[in-house]
Amino acid sequence: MRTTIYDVAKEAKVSIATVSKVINNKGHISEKTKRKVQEVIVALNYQPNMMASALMGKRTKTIGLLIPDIANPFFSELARSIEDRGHEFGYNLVMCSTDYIQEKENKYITLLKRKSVDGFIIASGFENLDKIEELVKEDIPVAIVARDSPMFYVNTVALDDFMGGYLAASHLIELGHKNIGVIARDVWSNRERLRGFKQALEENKLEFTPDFEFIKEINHIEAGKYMTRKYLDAPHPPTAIFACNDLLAAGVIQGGKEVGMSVPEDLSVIGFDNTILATIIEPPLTTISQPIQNMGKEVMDIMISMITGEVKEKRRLTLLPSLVERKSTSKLTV
Amino acid sequence: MRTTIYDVAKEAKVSIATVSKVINNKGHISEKTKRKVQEVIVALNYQPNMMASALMGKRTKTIGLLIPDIANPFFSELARSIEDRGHEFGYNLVMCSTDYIQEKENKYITLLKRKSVDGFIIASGFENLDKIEELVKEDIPVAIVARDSPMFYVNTVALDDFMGGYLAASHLIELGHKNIGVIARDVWSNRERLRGFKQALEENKLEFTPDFEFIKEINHIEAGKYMTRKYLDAPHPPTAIFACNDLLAAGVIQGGKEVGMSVPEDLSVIGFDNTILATIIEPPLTTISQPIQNMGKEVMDIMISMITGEVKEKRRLTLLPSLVERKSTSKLTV
DNA sequence: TTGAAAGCGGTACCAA
DNA sequence: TTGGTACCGCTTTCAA
Repeated sequence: MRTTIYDVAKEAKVSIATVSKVINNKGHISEKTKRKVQEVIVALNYQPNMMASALMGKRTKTIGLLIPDIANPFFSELARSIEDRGHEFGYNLVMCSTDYIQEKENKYITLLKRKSVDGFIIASGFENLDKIEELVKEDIPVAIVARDSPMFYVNTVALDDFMGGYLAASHLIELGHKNIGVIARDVWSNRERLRGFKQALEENKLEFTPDFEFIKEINHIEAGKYMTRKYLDAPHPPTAIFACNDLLAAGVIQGGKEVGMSVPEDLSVIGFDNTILATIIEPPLTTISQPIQNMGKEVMDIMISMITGEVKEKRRLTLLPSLVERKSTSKLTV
Repeated sequence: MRTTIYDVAKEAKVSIATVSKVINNKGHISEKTKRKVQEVIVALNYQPNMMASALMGKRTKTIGLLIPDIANPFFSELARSIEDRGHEFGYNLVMCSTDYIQEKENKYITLLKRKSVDGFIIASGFENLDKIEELVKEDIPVAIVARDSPMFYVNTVALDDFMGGYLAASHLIELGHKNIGVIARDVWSNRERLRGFKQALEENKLEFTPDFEFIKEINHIEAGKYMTRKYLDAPHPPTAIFACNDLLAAGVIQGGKEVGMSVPEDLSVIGFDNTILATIIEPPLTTISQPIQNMGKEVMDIMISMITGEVKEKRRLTLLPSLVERKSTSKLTV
């Protein structure tokens, strides 16, 4: 059996109340007993059971992290930065990949509530705001990251996706492209990116002509390939493609290669996220960079301050994307 | 306040003991009361508190996953497959990135023990076997994945790393390479790969000549670049490089490009893992494939059977690697 | 078939 | 400064 507070109390010849006070540094305990108890704790290698204290209303120091897919580099990098910041303050993360499936999202939330997590960090891809609102109402700390939630009463660390899309389009337009394809999954942030994208077109008196539709596939690389082929087969194929994440962009480049087009000579490609993939892809990917490290840190900080009750008002922090020019885009040559 | 078992009992006009029995489907309860209780549970949306039942010795349905770095695609893909299998059986994963740092490993283990996780799945990179042995002695389920542990009494799902290294070398030798560099971090699995590698050389009467040393950097891409430059600057530069993971291989290819060498014409490169990176890198990476999905599934299955007590004897499952030929290696032309 | 009550391992209030 | 004890929400034994 594991050592309990009773063992410590008995060994130190004090009451469990005293031991508890020593552990939590509460109340007034004489230096002498304090030292004695601490010695026994070390000697017995006593580790307080967190389940028990959680039952009494203390924090579990565990946070639920809901993301679409930990195998997607953007999310694994984000998860890592969140984890690191949490670790500094003694928090652990329960990781849940939802695959954009509502049923999974709900299941995980219910389950983690039963496990008394201290709060939820929810990454983009979550379309199911009802469930989140429910958490807020129940006064369970929730923070959203990498997805904006305007008109919604939740702490949020987001990227200015609109600006991201605008940046991407502007870059391409500047290079002379007029017919630009877009590939994206139908989630909130991408709708924003698309809005920004169209805004830039409009400002340049360009029209959004491609035969666009949101992808549904889970496998982004394949989806990128597929859409690329579709675009390239069309009567007026685009000369550039804006892929709403780096994985998709990788698919575009591969798809282009398969039909003998080289990037960027025949087709310019711009991605989104600036994950490790962007540096590995050939040609190195021009992409819109999200400040992943920062987003992770900020959202964890918000989470912690919600848990400790330091901050009561809700807030929305919007970080700005930036263009990272590499080699996958070039001037349109006709 | 959350609904508790007392609320349900009161509402259903029965005792909490009865409610508990209904929930857990234990004891003998009349159909009538059972139905009544179930109705109330639904009506009140009652969710049993797992902390409380964990205190009484029930499982927490939570497993600690210790990996070097979730941002490394190999580990994030592995984590994902473990998570998926766990999810099928209602388990959650607490994710801990250790960065190969012992201090972190120990800290996480202690912390997760306090949180009463049902078991630990530990991925390669863990050199600290003492701590694991401790867990085994305390009868806490532990399983090791992606790292062998011969002579060690732990359930393991491993890859035959020796064979992996052998396969890599054999492939290169077959292509005519005689002077082959190796890049690896000093962890158990890599030592095995190196052993297999040397074995193949020996069988072909070749000597291991390069000025090899283990890398220490955390950033694998940079490490790959650095070692590549070092190899290429040597008096007798190798004509091929075996990188012990795909990330490293990406660095090798980049490093080669930087000094104007093209892959595979001037330098053949073979990786290890076969992560998503291998398909994205240009040229597509020839690599030794680990059956990641399978490893994840198998290790979770072992974990679950340990938890449920179905399997008492320890076992070691070794999966076999295979060569995936893509475009980063070619015949030596001199 | 049902329920009273004794824990599980802590926390916190109140008395001593 | 210390300790007794009620309680957190659930499981389980034993009697009724």
